[in-house]
Amino acid sequence: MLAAGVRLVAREGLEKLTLTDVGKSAGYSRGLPAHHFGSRDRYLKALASYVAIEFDRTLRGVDAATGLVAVLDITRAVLTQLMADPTRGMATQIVLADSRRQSALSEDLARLRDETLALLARHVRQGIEAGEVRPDVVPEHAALLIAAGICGLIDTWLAEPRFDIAAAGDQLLALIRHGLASRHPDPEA
Amino acid sequence: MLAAGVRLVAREGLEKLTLTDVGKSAGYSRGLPAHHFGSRDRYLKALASYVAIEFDRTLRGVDAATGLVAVLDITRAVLTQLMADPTRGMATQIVLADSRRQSALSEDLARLRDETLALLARHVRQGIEAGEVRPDVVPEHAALLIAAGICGLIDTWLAEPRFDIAAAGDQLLALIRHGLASRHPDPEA
Amino acid sequence: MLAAGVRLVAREGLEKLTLTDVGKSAGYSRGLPAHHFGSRDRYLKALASYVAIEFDRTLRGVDAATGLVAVLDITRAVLTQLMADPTRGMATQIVLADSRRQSALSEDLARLRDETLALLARHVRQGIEAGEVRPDVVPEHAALLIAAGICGLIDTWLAEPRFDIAAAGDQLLALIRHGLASRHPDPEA
Amino acid sequence: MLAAGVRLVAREGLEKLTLTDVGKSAGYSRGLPAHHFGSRDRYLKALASYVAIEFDRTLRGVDAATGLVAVLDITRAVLTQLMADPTRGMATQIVLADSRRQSALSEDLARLRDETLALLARHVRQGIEAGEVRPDVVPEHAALLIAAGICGLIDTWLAEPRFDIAAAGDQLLALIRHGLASRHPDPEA
DNA sequence: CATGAATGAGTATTCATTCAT
DNA sequence: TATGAATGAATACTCATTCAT
Repeated sequence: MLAAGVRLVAREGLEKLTLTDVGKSAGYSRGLPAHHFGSRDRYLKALASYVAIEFDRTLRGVDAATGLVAVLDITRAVLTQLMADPTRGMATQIVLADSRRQSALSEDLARLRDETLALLARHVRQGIEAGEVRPDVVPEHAALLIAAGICGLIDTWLAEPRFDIAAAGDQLLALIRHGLASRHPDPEA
Repeated sequence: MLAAGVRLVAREGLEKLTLTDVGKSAGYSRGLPAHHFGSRDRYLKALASYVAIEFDRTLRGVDAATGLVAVLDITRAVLTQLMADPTRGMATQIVLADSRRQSALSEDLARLRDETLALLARHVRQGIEAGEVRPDVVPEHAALLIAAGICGLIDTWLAEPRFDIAAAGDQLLALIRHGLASRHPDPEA
Repeated sequence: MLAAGVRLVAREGLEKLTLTDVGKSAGYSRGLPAHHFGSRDRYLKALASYVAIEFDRTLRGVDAATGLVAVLDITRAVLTQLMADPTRGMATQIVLADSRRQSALSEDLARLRDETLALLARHVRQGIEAGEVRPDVVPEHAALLIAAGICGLIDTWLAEPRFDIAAAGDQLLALIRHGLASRHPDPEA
Repeated sequence: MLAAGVRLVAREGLEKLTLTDVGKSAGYSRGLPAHHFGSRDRYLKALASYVAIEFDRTLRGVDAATGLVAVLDITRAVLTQLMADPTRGMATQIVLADSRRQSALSEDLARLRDETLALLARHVRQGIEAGEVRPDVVPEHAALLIAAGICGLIDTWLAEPRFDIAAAGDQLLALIRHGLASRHPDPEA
């Protein structure tokens, strides 16, 4: 029922998520989500945990590198994951975008988002220290803009499945690389 | 009552917008919006027109330049406008972000968004032709990512008014400039 | 505005009559009926008076005869009037049918209906005394059934304007004549 | 809740029927009818089916005879049923009277009414062919007037429960018999 | 006189929630 | 565990009514 919830949130938004729909969409009866989780709020908490775990899985295994390479790896991992497992991609989108305004999905997700941004910012800072990244870049702002780019791509893809997210993802990676890199050492070229 | 609607949509999202809130927030009675506009749907149509006009005002007067300079000018104009007139900034955010999934705000806004992206893409293409912009940039994707960056900044600022959107805007401009520019001729340096 | 009210009540029923519709249908603004009559209730009172007067005009000029002849004359007059002046016919229908359950159109109409039934019953009674009408006829019941027949014809005609109410009216007259007459003296044959 | 609906429609008319009243009147909560039937419209559909079935039961078991005897039997059955089971009597009234203008109660009832009138007309026609009924009677009009008479009695009885509907029913039967019968063979004398 | 803006009451509808099976 | 019946709160909508122009 949690995967069904992710699907419905990604498609219709959090506000339109009804327990009835969750039950039906998961192949059960109207009232099961309420019965099983006790209340809508507790269902949303469970959904948030589920989403957080899915999102976390996406970030695991990327952590090897540091600096600009890590930033690009993380971005690539998120986008690759999205194409391989749409549900997990939707989870990413929920963490990065929906968690901003809607506290309904609990503060856990907001915290997760903040941690992710902090992770990206840390790598950017390391890139600056290593001389890969322009020294006038503000790591926190760069992280925010990277996340925003990812969200924009996912949003577009969710609204229009024929959107070529692979090509657009390459553009995002190039934009980050050229946008952040200091002139002389190009980290991936 | 339309300005009140923009405020509420920007703060709580479109789904949570109730006619009751609109009436109260505009200083009127609970039922006036329904009475005046006939139905929620027609109110949303009116709101879309209002938002579209506000957004359009923001873009007017920027059109002088072309190429990468125009892209940067538009971005700067949107962000400047946001700080000067928050309501118009919220309108921008509604056009660029909310219009994606929620058809409730009519297709007018979706079209306006598409037109805006097309305008940005056109300027990027001119930048490529002028040699200012890397030739491997895909104009449509670049436009999308620029819009996503703007949305991300506005979203963050709406959620956290103390966010230094001026500084972050400068970072966005720098990211666009370095990210798109071909190596040798730097258009604004 | 009263004639418009009669039209609307005849077409849609009393419950669906809104002051807005009355105003528009009479070629004025939404709020004029309320402004002019003060309240819906007072408008309905006025409408009832208007209807009563229209109905009364229909019965005037028939009163010459007595007995079965008078019963047939009244019935004929009502039906003839209906075809000549639909609005007045609708008024008749309102008096004879709508006034039963809906006290909203005031007790005036109920009284008018009762008086009309009493008039018919009186003529039936005179017919009995004159030997024209079967002695086992109950005058009040006969009056009721005659009114019911008239209502049925008007109702059908309002729902289906192509209905041949003239022919059906002749059938009603024949049914009354044969149904009430004592065997030997046939009053109109 | 359907029986409650019949009761309320018979008492107050279809327009005044609110789902709130239905719920309360059936001993349930305000919102149950809407919840159970989905919408007012679907409730009315269900009510129409229920009414149609009840009405149909009334007509079943009368069909043995033909001609004038059948016409009188049907009329008597309807009136007897009314006294024995008021709810079913109300259903009859809804079919014969309310179905005329208000399409809300679906076309099913209008069709049922038409079929009933056609049944009566058929028996009248057989009566003409058998020589029991005056040859100048128009069967369809006769059927309409009989139905109108029945409606008139029920309406009066609903508005005034002390009304002696048994005696009035006898008068209706006598009126039909004398009104339709050809002179010489009196079918029930 | 006539119009339109504004209010508030009543109704249908949706949906979370509780409860019995 | 799972289902469906039932309740009650929140919201959109209709409409009579009041008031200012």
